[in-house]
Amino acid sequence: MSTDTPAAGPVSGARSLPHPAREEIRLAQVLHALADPMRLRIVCALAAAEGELNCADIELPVSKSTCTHHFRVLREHGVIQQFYRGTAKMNGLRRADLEALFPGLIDGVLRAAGLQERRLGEL
Amino acid sequence: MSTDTPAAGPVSGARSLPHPAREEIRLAQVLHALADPMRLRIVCALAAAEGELNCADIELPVSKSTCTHHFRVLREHGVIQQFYRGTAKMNGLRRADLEALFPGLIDGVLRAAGLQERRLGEL
DNA sequence: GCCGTACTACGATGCCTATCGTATGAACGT
DNA sequence: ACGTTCATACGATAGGCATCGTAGTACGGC
Repeated sequence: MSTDTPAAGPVSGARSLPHPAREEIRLAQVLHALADPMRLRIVCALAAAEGELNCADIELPVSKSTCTHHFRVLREHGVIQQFYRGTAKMNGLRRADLEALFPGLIDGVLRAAGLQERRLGEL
Repeated sequence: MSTDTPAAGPVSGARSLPHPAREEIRLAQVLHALADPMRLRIVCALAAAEGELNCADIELPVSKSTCTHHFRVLREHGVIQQFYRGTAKMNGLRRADLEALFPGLIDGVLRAAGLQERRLGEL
């Protein structure tokens, strides 16, 4: 069901996006990737979507270039996977990989983010 | 039994160290504080010690000034508490506060750090 | 009162990063 | 084939940060 072939298959044919392999992912880098309100928002949105999201589906109060930058940071640090589908770039959390490496971590962060958002009204 | 009075009582009398109140602690800042190998090591050591540790009790491959810097970042972001005892400065994890704000987060990070350390031989 | 110890403060440096605007490339629909 | 839409790349900028060395300050012991 085409769940994910992140590092292997160039889905659309031309543009390829480098992803770190599972063993390459480092805790400090994941935490660093998550330690930005904008990126935390992206990750929460992806988690809530439970699937793939278009880049433009996530509204952020920053410019497009900055948005691209944040998505790239998340991808290069192993938090999300990206692939092209036509002109759109789809994004998805790398839940399986993260769960295998750091069980419970992502859920903890997501829950913490939800709690704080409910507590403060914003992230 | 003098467990902790972090924000209130200057224990030793003269030097006071500013700590954020529990409500001031922000998830992104905590993650940022943890997103550094050196600081991650500090936090792991404090968690293992289950109590207070002298600054010098944690061996780090950096200079003393840098060490001070990392401890300050951890304190100002609400991850640890510090107070003076004589000439020594004691450090402790703010487990209760962090657990109240982000239940399970710290344990998840600590476990992830342990797993990665076991996997790679280092942090 | 003096000295040693422990940590801090300050200044410097070089790197990383979050942000932007503009120009470019890739795919889709007509 | 052409234009539109989506995202990228590149260059620039400003701020933050990890690191260091040196000088200074607070506390405890002699």
